[in-house]
Amino acid sequence: MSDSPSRSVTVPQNDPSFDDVWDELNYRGLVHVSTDAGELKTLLSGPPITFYCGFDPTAPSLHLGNLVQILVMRRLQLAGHKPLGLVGGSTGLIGDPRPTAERTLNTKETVAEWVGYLSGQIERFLSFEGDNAARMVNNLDWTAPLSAIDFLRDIGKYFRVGTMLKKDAVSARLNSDAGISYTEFSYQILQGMDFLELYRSYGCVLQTGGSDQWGNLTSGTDLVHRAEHASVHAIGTPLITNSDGTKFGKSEGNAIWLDPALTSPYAFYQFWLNTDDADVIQRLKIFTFLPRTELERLEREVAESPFRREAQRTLAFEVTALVHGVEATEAAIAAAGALFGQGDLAALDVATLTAAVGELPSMTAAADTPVVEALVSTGLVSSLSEARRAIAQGGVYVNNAKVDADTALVGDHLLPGGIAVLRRGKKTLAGVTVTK
RNA sequence: GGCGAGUUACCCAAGCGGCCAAAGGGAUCUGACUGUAAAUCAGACUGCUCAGCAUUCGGGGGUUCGAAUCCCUCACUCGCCA
Repeated sequence: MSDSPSRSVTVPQNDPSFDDVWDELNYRGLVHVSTDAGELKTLLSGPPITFYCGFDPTAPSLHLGNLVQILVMRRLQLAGHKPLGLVGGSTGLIGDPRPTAERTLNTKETVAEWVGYLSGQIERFLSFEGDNAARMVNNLDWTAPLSAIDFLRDIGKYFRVGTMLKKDAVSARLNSDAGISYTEFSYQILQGMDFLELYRSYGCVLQTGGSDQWGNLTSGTDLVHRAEHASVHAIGTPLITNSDGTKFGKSEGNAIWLDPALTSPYAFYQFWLNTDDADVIQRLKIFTFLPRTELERLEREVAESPFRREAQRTLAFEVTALVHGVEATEAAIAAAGALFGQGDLAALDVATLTAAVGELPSMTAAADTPVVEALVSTGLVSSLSEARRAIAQGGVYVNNAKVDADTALVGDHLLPGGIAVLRRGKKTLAGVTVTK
């Protein structure tokens, strides 16, 4: 059971020890490519500018990759600049070219629904008050009214096919078996149009985004340059990778979502807590607002006392609290303390236990349900065979007691409240509530 | 258009009539050790009514007691020559 004292998340603020936000972004490793660095530094250390970052609705929720972008926006806003949060109501209908294969188009209704979800998520991280209040925009608002003829005459004229073909996203697909549809080929024009539109309507002069979007970012700066003879900028953040070469932001193959209904605060917290020593400082720089002095202190901690995992605990707390709030984070920590390990689950009171299990994937089942079936139903394993195998290998526990026969039933040993806590391996948990 | 090579489990890759549910490596999962880390070592890794059975080796058809392995055909990929 956790008795960790209530603490507060670090208030989002930029570190005043940096000359300006540009230096801080660089210190945090958030600038991978950009337009002219000197000009950007001048621009960002001067009077407030308006900038934007776009998010395409390709799923019902944003994920950790998007969180990087949101936090860059927040840092820029904290430096006094005005954010435009763009959701791709139209670009989401087209889909930017992935290197492997053509995207499956989602229906207009689905995309519109997702636009709503994403907007809500982005809004939570920005301030909509004060002189540099953020504003949400949807590119469907200016593309929907545009006729195909106007599009080709007014926008298409500025684009050279040769340039478009040279973009990595396009050439990769042209060189692949998949080829590319005219639809996806046109994507960069749509995104370029956004920048032009926002430049004209709001004086927006900077777009931020992932470096994998660099081709699309420059397509916007080029268009504004041609159409308005104005110089505007772009910053591409690095692709975040794990030091062991695996993809960042996945847990057992599943994306980590910001929506608590898709990734529970418990799972979210656990994801960060399990960060490799080699990666944890980089993650703290990118995903938290801890000042440089604190980051340097934690770096020494990792080097000198890695077993204390202070950097991981700090990272997990900070990011979970930022996304899900301090209360949910405390609950996730308490749940981990209650469920994780050595403690006697039977000693917990029903309220704590119920709350802890609530953080886990869970199900209700009859008392005579075989444990192997419950393992499958809760998603801890993907087949009965795998469940039996896991038991044979000694990797399955019910209420922290090892299951030694695949004939075991969930009702064999219940905790107060008719609860059984299933565990696979060291840290994959699920709850089962037995129906009376 | 002609000739040749190839398509094997999540990925790479052996196999070339029975001993093949299919070598090896990677990824992944479990166990040990640990710090809910990494590295290392061990085991597992198609499914099921699990000491047995069913279904897999690009698709379809055939030969055979028996095929991933032989034949026909279709599709796709890759070389070389037009």
